[in-house]
Amino acid sequence: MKLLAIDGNSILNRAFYGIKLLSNKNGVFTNAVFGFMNIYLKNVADVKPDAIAVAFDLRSPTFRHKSVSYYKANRKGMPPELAQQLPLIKELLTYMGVKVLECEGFEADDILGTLAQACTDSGDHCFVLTGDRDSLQLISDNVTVLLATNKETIHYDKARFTEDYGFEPIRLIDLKALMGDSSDNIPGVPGIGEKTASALVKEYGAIEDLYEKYADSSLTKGVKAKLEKGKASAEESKWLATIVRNAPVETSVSAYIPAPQDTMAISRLLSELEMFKLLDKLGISAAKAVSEIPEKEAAPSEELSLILSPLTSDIIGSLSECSYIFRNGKLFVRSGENIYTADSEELILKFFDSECKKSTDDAKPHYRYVMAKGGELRNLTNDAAVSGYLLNPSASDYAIEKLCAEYGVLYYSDQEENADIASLDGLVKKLRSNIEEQGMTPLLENIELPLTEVLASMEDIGICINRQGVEEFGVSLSEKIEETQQIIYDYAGHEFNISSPKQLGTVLFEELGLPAKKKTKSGYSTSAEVLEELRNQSPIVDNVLKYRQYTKLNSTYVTGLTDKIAADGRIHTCFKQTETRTGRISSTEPNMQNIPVRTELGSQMRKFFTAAPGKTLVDADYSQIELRVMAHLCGDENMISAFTSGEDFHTATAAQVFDMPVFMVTPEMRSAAKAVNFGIIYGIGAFSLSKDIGISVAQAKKYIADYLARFPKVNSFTEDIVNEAIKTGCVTTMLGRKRRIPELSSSNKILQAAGKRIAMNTPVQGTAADLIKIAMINVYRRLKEEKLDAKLILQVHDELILESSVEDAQRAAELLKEEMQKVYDMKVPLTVDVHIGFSWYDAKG
DNA sequence: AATCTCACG
DNA sequence: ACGTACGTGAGATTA
Repeated sequence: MKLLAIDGNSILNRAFYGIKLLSNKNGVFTNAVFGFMNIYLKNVADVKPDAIAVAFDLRSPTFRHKSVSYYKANRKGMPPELAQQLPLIKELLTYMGVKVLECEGFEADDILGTLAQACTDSGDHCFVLTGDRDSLQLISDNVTVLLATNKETIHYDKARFTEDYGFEPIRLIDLKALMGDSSDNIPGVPGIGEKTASALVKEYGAIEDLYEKYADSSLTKGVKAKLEKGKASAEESKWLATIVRNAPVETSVSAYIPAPQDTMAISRLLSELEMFKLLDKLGISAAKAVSEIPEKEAAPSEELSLILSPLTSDIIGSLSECSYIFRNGKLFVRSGENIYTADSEELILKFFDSECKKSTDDAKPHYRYVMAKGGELRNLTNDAAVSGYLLNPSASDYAIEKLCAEYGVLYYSDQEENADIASLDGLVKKLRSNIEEQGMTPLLENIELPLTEVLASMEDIGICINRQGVEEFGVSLSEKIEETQQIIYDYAGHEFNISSPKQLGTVLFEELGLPAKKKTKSGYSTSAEVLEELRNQSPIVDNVLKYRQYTKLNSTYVTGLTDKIAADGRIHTCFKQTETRTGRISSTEPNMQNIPVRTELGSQMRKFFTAAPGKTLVDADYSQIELRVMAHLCGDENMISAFTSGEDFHTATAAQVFDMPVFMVTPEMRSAAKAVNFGIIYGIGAFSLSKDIGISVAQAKKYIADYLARFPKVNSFTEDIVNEAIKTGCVTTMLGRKRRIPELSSSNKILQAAGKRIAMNTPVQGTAADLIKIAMINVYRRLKEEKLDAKLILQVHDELILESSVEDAQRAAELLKEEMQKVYDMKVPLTVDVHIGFSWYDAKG
């Protein structure tokens, strides 16, 4: 039989440190469980064992050599994020019918040693799954060690081991006896390192044999002396390094044949942990758990019998409230126990345009539908995805089934294809009450819900693109790419794939011997930041940078954008309303929010985005909206006066920080102040600031200190935000948008620091996002009301773009600027620059 | 699927 | 001893 014996602690550890911290909505961390199960499932599929055992440490401080490890483990401590996952994985394994082994006074590897020995004795085969190389000593003809590394699982059998180490697996303990292991507090022989130890083991085998013969051997005096002196330590070390093989556990392999799994319990646990992917992998439906558990609360409605019938005009006329779903041209409307269906366009449009108050799961495509048909969607009162997003902007998606699981709403999976519509009603009620509880009802009703229609309209209209112009630009780029590539090959002396960071790294840092500065996980970094510093060292560098710029423009923008031109010759991006954690909108397929502008060559792209013939673009952007939000939120008088002085803001802050009149501020001082201003918004660090403006870290520290001294309320505001965030686990924008920050409750300092920066940045970025959303809604309404021939078509975070008739452009520009500036009463003015032009390039000013 | 790089605010 | 500013999306390479 095949036994898979797993070192639970070791694998859980690997999983924990290999995967970034994940948590469910209650802040229960799940990354180690997730990673453990991935490794587990992969190896079970690989090995196909008949029996499985998972061993965990259960240390006792009184026990002999275990006390060493106990001390070590306790001193370093298991971070609480990991410790809290230990019982979870044990619980999960138990539900899966897998034996969990713990043994007072023994570590997991001792249990594995015992099982491995048992297999050897009984003629079974044991696969030991662990992340700990120490266990390699267990390898024998009957024992294979599956060593889990960060990337892969290495199958170590006897042959592989001897090939790697040059001696028998059991001699690993002698190796450790000599070289020691600081992480396990094994002293070894002082002065003997890995090289010498390995040579000695290869030559003499066990240390007992070594000590018998070493005196007469050809070893150097020094080594002999060290061995002499360290004999006792070597013996003690060997004992410490030896894995116990007689722990008091069941040794009959058949006892570890898995029991039937408890599907219900698994799905309940994993749903609670929000590990739906894993449930899927285990072939268990997430819905099952939820629909069958909350018996008490949901008992009355548990048996839902719905009546299906066709939707009619009369019914539409009679409905005052309903929930509906609209997919693939099919409409399902639920009211009470009735589900009405319709697929005729006429009826569907009539329904959308009716007085009935409607809740749905994702309204934007529905707006797109009615807009395409010249209809209207009226009286939308809730959207499950948008509500779910407000309650937790960090979730990965907002499908009805998932939301039901997350908010403990009965999901009627027994209704099969009607499960979503059957469950939606209960879900939106629950979401609504949670939103109310969190004080986010105005945010939902006044901002997010009305915004959906605006976004749909923007997508629907799209922006005109000059295909021929883009294609010609592409041709000229291809020529430049060809040229640059040839030059690079000449410098390198051979051809290679310049786009491959790996090959480029080899050429630059090995063949050409340029100094490698930074490393990434898998090799040298070849990022622009690194290359920039190597510019004067070899002309190849400059060409690589050029090559990167050309290929980026060509593939992402020329090819990427032409592929997305619709039949009407326009680009219809998708604006996502439930994607970012800060409340911003994002844009995809294509992303219209990262069209080049910062370089001369790149900005040429914007010449191809135009108004339709006979129309024009109107472009307005907020000036430093995030800094103004910061000034408003913290109320710092000096910062406010830097905005109201009429002076350029960065110059004004430079004058304040360097304590001199404005006319004495040099360009260098201004750009330093600008960098600090940005840093303030991101949650500043001296290291990054120093890198950003090329000064020493000490100098950067001083800049920051001076800045904060000059703007004391900026300082206290960020401190308060962080403290509040630590206390509540959550930050809030001016309009009540919330974001939880689980990083703050991490014990990992790096993650904590990241959490603090998130806490400082999110209220600022998020408030700016709130403001421009309000402006968009108001602009959309007013353009309609005043019957201007102008429509919103793009949003780029702090910038709005209209396509307008030439006649109305001036009025549209004024309206746009006015609405953006008066969007909210702030302690500093919100200034907007507006320009009119045929292309985006021209309209940007 | 993950990683690297780079485009934007 | 680490890793180093916030928020996104996309394309190419590699495993």
